[in-house]
Amino acid sequence: MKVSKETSAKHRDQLLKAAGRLFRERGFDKVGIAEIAAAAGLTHGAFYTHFESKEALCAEVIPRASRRSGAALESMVDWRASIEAYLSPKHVRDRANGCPFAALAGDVPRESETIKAAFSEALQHSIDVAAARLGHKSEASRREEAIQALATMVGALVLARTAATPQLRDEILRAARNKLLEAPRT
Amino acid sequence: MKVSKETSAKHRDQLLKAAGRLFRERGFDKVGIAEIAAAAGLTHGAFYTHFESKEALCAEVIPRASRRSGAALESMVDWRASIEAYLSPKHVRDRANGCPFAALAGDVPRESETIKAAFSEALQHSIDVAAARLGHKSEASRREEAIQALATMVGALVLARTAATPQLRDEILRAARNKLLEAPRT
DNA sequence: TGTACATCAGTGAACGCGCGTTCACTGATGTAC
DNA sequence: TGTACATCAGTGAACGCGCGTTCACTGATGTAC
Repeated sequence: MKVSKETSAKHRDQLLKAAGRLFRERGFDKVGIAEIAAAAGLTHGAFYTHFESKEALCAEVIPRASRRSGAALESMVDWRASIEAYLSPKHVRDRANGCPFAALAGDVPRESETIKAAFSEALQHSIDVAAARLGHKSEASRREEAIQALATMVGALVLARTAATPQLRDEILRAARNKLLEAPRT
Repeated sequence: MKVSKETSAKHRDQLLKAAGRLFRERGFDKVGIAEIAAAAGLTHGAFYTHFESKEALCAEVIPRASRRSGAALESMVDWRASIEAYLSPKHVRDRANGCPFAALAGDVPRESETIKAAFSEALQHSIDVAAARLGHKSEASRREEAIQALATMVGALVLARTAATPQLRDEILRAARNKLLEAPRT
């Protein structure tokens, strides 16, 4: 049955939120429309009143998840605290609410150009945000350092998630933390 | 019809080879048994005389692809040449024949424990190999440096593959190369 | 070496299943009067 | 403000499709004599 405009808007938001979590946890392909709709308290049919297709949903989920998780890191007091939160066993385990770049980067090249574009834009934005926190040197070298840090963080998190034992997982996280924190920053 | 033992062994090897390429290119889920069999010159039914299931194939593909691509990097004359080959636009494009860690790390945590174990073992082996090339300092610090380099390389390659433009792709690759080559090594 | 037969790698039709998407229908919303 | 009606968010059955897997069958291989 029909539902008020506010309720409908809330449903749309719940679909995006549920998709954001589920896609990060299991990837675009291993999560169905029915499961996303159910997680938002709807049936699969209702999905199509909010999104044209699954692909359209994916393209909307990426910037949203990126903004949210970027904001979480920005809220950290300093650079060191951000690194330590990012490279923590908790973040390794909590893929559903963690960094969308680490969670989805492997899948994105296989998806459509629309999704690739959405992801790239979100990545550009995160690089800018990270660079802004490196308040020193030239613009160009800040950007380069931001990319270097991001690459090491994403690489370490992605590899740590593949580790079959906590020992290997923690060894990877520790190595990356040591690398990123060896030269103190702002 | 039946086929000689050598032919059968060759077919099995062709299945592994085709799966190695296709899985790296598109991931475990987006490649079907029929496609792998066809790439090996067989029909899908023959697949099951060589492997118990798709999962069993995945578990065998990982160490094989890892050994092959590890050997390719080891054959490089020096550390610098390996880094430059790894962080090249060619490697970004050639996912099918490139590093299996960068190609599959994002998928592995979603798969079975068997696959995770196979991947972890291959990763441990590659860390050992990379550490051995760092002929300096203690065993522990060699391992740590190997992990740091691997994390940065995998992270940069994975992110570069998501880039929607060659500009962003090359910027990521360049940043990682600069980081890894700034302190000269063996 | 030659022959008869058991073996078994490979074929292709068929299966059950889950998925993305469509659509006729329902009934609460919200607007026109 | 009250009423009548058009709108449209949500439901659930149904679709077409591709996938992993099974299986009866085929015919070359390779072994026993």
